[in-house]
Amino acid sequence: MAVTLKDIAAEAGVSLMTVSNVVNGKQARVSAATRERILRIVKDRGYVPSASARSLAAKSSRLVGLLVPAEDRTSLTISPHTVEAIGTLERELRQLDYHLMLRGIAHRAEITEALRSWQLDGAVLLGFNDPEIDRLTAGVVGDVALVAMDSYSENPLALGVRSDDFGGAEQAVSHLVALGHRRIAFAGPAFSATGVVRQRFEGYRTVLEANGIAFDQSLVADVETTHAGGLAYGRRLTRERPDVTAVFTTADILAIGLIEGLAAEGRSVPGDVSVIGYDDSDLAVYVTPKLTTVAQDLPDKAAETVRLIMDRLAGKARPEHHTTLGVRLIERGTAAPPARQGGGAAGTA
Amino acid sequence: MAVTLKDIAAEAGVSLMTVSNVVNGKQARVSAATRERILRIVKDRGYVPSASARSLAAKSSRLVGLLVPAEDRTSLTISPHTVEAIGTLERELRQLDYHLMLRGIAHRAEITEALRSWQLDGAVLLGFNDPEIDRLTAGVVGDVALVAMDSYSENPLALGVRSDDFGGAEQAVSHLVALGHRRIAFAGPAFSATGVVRQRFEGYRTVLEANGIAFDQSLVADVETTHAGGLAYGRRLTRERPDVTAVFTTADILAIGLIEGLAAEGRSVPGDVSVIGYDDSDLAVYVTPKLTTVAQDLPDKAAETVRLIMDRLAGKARPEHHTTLGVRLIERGTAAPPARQGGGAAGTA
DNA sequence: CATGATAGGTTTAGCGCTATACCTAGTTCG
DNA sequence: CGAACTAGGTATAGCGCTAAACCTATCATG
Repeated sequence: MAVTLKDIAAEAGVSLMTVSNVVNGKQARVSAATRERILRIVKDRGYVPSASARSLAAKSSRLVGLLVPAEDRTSLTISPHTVEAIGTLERELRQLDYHLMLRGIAHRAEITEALRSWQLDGAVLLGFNDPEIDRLTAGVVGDVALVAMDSYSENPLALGVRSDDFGGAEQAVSHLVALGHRRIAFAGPAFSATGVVRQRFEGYRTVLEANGIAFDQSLVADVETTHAGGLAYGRRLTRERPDVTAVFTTADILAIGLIEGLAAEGRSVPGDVSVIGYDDSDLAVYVTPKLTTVAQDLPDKAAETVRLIMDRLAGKARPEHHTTLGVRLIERGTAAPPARQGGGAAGTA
Repeated sequence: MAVTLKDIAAEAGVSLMTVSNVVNGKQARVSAATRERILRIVKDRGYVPSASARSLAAKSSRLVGLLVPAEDRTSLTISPHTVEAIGTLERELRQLDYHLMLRGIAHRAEITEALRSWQLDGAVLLGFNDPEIDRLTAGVVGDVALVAMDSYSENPLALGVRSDDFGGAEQAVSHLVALGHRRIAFAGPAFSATGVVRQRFEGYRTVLEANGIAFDQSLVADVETTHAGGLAYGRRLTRERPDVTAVFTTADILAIGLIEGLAAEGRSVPGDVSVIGYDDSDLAVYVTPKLTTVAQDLPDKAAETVRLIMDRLAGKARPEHHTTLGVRLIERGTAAPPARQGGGAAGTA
């Protein structure tokens, strides 16, 4: 068996608790000399505390769950661009000597089971939509720090970190309007009363109305967040609404599919139609022309998530249980003034 | 506090151990009636066993580490296409009631620390190169099941799952040769004596020689596995070796950059140059023309990884400590016969 | 001088679970 | 008819750690 606290205590000629205190850096009553001696032995013998024993004896497991949606028979659904967030999450936690447990959640019961079984100190909900979050967190009790990423749930049990989806849409659509576009479509997956896509839609609508452009429901398309979805939409749009000169989409991959669909119908981007994506994924710079898109700072989001968890664990109450992070439009090559008319207003001078 | 074994035992009027045996499904001496009764109560009270108490008392933690390279200050380096493997890994483990702990490894010592601290039953090394694996596993003792993905390390301590990199290269390059190409370049990151890229290189060379094409060292390029790397290489290749009619690359992203680099120099794919990628990432179908590439079955690889771990934990010795999975060429749009001649006549010398 | 206050520890009592040894009444068998 | 098995349990002793209460010299203070 591995070396334990007891071994160290015996070798140092002190009690167990003294070693425990030293190892855990408690500024308790231990003389500098004793501390030094113990630390030496700990290092020499390669002592590593047992996390399970710690979790059992103390309250804290120093473990945070990363809970993502999963089906029973299929694997986790992690969107590629959240990988960056996961990496940052892990690093931030590791630096605080916390650790990440990756767990797919297929059924409601699994979430409480995971929390209880491993005595998780905290959990991050990644990729669930709002109704799910409310349903899942309903049974959660105790003092676990729950943070939902990209949630607009108002369940006070779950803290939230999100980026400014409304503002992102505002920036994108304002840019299109400033370029002179008037017939601007919105393409994204069906949205519920709340949630990320809804926010972006509201941002879109708000900008239109602020600029005196009548909102046209027929310009709002329910498009799946996939390349294929965008492609099909591109063809459909060309046939059904050739008057549209710009499309604001809720995902880069959708935008890229859309561009291909438009191209298949003989329409070029941004010559005939301007397209703006969302997420600034790696993809955005691989296509030609490079995609104009809305970027969020994923590492920052992950760091804020960790901060929220730690504050909650430390008992620091935050006034708001949601944090909203800024977002910015990255102008690249897929948004330009409309072809025919300059649109009256500014344009790009 | 949550309900414990003791609570269940009290309510059922039996001893602790009887409940423990029932909960763990031991076919020990418990009457059917008692078993039923206990199971009822367990369900009613929503009892969830404490994983930490279990790990402490038993040998097994039912925890598997997913160890990935990390820098001190930057986040994990998870290549986007391995996300699919991670998802499958998690699901397979979850179905066996094992769980996944995600852990970045920046220093050698962290690996043993992680294993010891959490008493991991197993660990998957993802994204390390062979020398690293040998170095990292050097200090590992005990009966942990260590599986390295995509490793050609011969360290018997670490089991390995990999795909047939040599064969994948063979298929790709044979395809190019069959199309009539004679001047075929190899583009990939610098490789060590062992490892994935080395295997692909050997496959490339073997096919050339088998077809009477002299191996030309100047056709082997050290190119970083990035879009930018491929792009720069595309320009360089056009200027330095315009006679090359086909390139076999070790990554889709590199291939896509390469295609863009060639385009920038006025050369089209596959008209002027054929390009084959590797990995069949999502990207491959987003570009136009769609990328011809080599695909591996990631879910299968993950499942095999779990199988290796479980066999090792069950004490089942496998004859070989490496498993090699099949791979197949996906013919799409970037490989075609060379423009001028199919013949053996060297173009511009 | 009694009276604290401090520094520098130690002792005790678990956390929730499992392995192992042990017990007891009924059955089988030579 | 007593030994040897069973089936169906129970009792005990930890796993490695921590929280909390407790001890004991030593020093300063009014």
